[in-house]
Amino acid sequence: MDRMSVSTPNRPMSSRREATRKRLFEAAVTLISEQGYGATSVDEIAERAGVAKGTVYYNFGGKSELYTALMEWGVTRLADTLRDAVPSAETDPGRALVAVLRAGVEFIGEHEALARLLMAETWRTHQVWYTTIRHIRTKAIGVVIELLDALAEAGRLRPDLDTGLAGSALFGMVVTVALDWRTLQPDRPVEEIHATLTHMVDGFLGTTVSPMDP
Amino acid sequence: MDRMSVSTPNRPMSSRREATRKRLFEAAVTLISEQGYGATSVDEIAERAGVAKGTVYYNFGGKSELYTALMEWGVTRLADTLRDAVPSAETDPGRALVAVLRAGVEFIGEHEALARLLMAETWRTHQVWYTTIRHIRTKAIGVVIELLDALAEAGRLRPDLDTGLAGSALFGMVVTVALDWRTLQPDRPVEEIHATLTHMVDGFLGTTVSPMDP
Amino acid sequence: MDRMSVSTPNRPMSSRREATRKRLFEAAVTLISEQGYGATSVDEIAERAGVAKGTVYYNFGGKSELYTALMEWGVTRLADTLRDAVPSAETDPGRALVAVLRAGVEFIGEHEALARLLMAETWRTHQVWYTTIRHIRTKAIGVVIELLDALAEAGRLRPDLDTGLAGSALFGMVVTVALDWRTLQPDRPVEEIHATLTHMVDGFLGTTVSPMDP
Amino acid sequence: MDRMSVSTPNRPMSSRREATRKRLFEAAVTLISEQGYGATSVDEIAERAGVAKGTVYYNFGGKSELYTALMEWGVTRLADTLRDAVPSAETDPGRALVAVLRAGVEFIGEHEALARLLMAETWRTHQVWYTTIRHIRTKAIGVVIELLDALAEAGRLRPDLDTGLAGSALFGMVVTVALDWRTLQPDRPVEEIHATLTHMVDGFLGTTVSPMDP
DNA sequence: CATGAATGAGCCTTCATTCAT
DNA sequence: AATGAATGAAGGCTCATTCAT
Repeated sequence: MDRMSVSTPNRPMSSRREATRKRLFEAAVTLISEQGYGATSVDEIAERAGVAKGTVYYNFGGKSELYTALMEWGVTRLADTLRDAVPSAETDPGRALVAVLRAGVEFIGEHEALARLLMAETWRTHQVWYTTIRHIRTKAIGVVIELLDALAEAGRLRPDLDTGLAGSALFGMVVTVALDWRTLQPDRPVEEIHATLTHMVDGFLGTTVSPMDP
Repeated sequence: MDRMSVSTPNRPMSSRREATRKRLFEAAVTLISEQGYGATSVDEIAERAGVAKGTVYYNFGGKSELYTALMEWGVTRLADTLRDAVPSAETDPGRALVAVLRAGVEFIGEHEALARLLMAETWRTHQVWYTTIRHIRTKAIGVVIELLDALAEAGRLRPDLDTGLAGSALFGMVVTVALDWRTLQPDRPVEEIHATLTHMVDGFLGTTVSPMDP
Repeated sequence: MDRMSVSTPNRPMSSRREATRKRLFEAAVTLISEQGYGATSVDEIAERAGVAKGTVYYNFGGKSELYTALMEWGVTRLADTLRDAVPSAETDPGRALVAVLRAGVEFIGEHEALARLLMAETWRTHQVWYTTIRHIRTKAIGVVIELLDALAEAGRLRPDLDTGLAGSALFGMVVTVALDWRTLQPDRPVEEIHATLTHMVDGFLGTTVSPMDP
Repeated sequence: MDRMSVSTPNRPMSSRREATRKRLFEAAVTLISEQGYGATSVDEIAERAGVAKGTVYYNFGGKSELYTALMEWGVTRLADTLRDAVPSAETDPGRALVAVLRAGVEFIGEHEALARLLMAETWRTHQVWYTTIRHIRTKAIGVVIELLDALAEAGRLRPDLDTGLAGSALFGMVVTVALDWRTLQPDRPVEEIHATLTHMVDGFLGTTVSPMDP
């Protein structure tokens, strides 16, 4: 794919090249999240990035490779966000769960285009990126499921709850609410969104762990 | 859109023609839900439907009109499902809500392709079908919000809950869980999916309304 | 390749379509024989044939398929020519050989573009058409080799002669002379070319079989 | 063409540079003979030569200039071969002709890629290298024609033979047989190829001059 | 002397659409 | 009511060439 990696595998990428790639990433996320992959042309992406069309091919090898690289770039950001969501001092899985959900909302607020793009492609099982996207999703939901399992072990959840499905449910809830927020009421403060989600999870957790309580 | 309706408005559609349209609908939902609108060609749709390409244009006028007709066809089905979800004898909004969520899961189980297609297009704000899709979504979420409002009025929800956001959350939860079920564990009985969702909503509703309880 | 063959395999090709294909063939042979495959664009071919570019793809599926079809179209013509070269009354293999060589010269005179095109591609072993071209060549040389074998059996050739190599030699001789004739002295009558070739073969055949002798 | 020769005409080419040029020549002949000029990219040539793409431009100025230089490099080798083919002591034109044909076969055996490349381009009259190639061909055939003229003057050929056409015929015969040998039976010793050609020419020369005879 | 990142013209190909039959 | 041959605009991709380093 990447020519440089073939001919001189271990040379670090030149800073000029790295800057070009970043500009292309930023142009691509926005356009694709708005219009979709198929409706976004390479011409458009290159123009918005301020480079020639050939540069896309020089740097990524093709449109679909750019898209794949984009998603990997995105997953790195998501992983970073989730990793830092739970304070290392936090030992209560309930509080940790609330912190993770909050981090999810904030991630979507900050990387809205990326989130839209991932969600839009999530349900097409026959796309070439299906595996990549499923991987990202699994990783994110996995963090939630682990916390649910910890809660279950602590006897704080109904013992017959399917934590896999529940994780998927919480994930869907957070993403949907967050994107609806960005779409319909982008001016509302993130606190209000987070408070609503916490309310809903509170009941489910059987006990009040809301960070809004004193 | 429909040429015949222009030239001979009151003649009923011939059964031959109606059969052709139905075959095209079925071919289109499947292909588009799998590959996306942009990646599905009129050629493909016509071939799968077993008709010539020109027939698509004769019957619908174009690719995007076929897609629009498809979504309208889908929304009719969704409306029917939701309308029939709550037994007319049911007066408790909690039980009604659970019934609606169950209907949602079952709808997705039965019209998986349609659901995928709608979800995939939901988050692209710059598409020409954005309005149509938003309308469908608003309608479906509206049913949920109404019940949440009824619950709030009955004092069964925290008074400060934003029922609009909560409706969106429940919608996202149901759709995500249901599609994950179809994607990853299609053989599980719908009962298990429904039970999990009910568990999660139970706590939120503050009282047990699960249909599984005696 | 051919869409029609997929959907309705046994329907005869429409005469309109057949006419279009023929025009494309004629445009393509000329242009490719002059400029080469790589230097001839589909645009050029379509324009010379007086059709739209898409028509090439509708009829052949692609540039390389057009080229392959072209060569098969050509080989049919060559086969016809060689089949009719030897009068059915002719029983002497020497006279038959001379008749075949003459037919070869005449074929090249009449289908010069096709001959150039085949010769130019003959020596590139890594092309996708290598097999097709080799097949054509083998077929043509095969006719010569059979006659040489008959002559050998009749004791009219040195017994240690490798008729395979000799066939290749005669083939190369005829093609080279004929194309040089078309290139450098196109106004010379075909008789003079044929006479020269016959002179050269006469000696080799060990006996005079020239058709110019009484 | 050569930048250095413009700026510092009399400085000998550095050995580093000369080595680079040679590697590029060798990469180019092979690739172009296999795939053709149009299907061989500068990238490919540079990669096979183990240099960066820019180096091709630094050394030759462009792709077509590299190709031209390649052919000139080839013609030098062919000229050398033919010049040395006839022992200076040889005065019999028949024996000299056989020696020249043998030299041709050996040249092709040793410079197969170059020979393929020249042959493939020989018949496209509209290429920019047409003149260069015709020149090489004329030079090679000229050697043969001169010997044929000598034989004719000595009364050893039919007086009405067109030695120009006959030279072309012998040239085509040798090249075709030699390349078929390399393509289909590369393991056969060159002697067998040469013997067959000599047999064929013997009859034509009217007298036995085969080098295999004692 | 050599490099490799960037360029953009030109190409092959796809595909929604038209229309004569 | 349906067909399929033809179209041409649009898009992805290749590649010879340039140039700053």
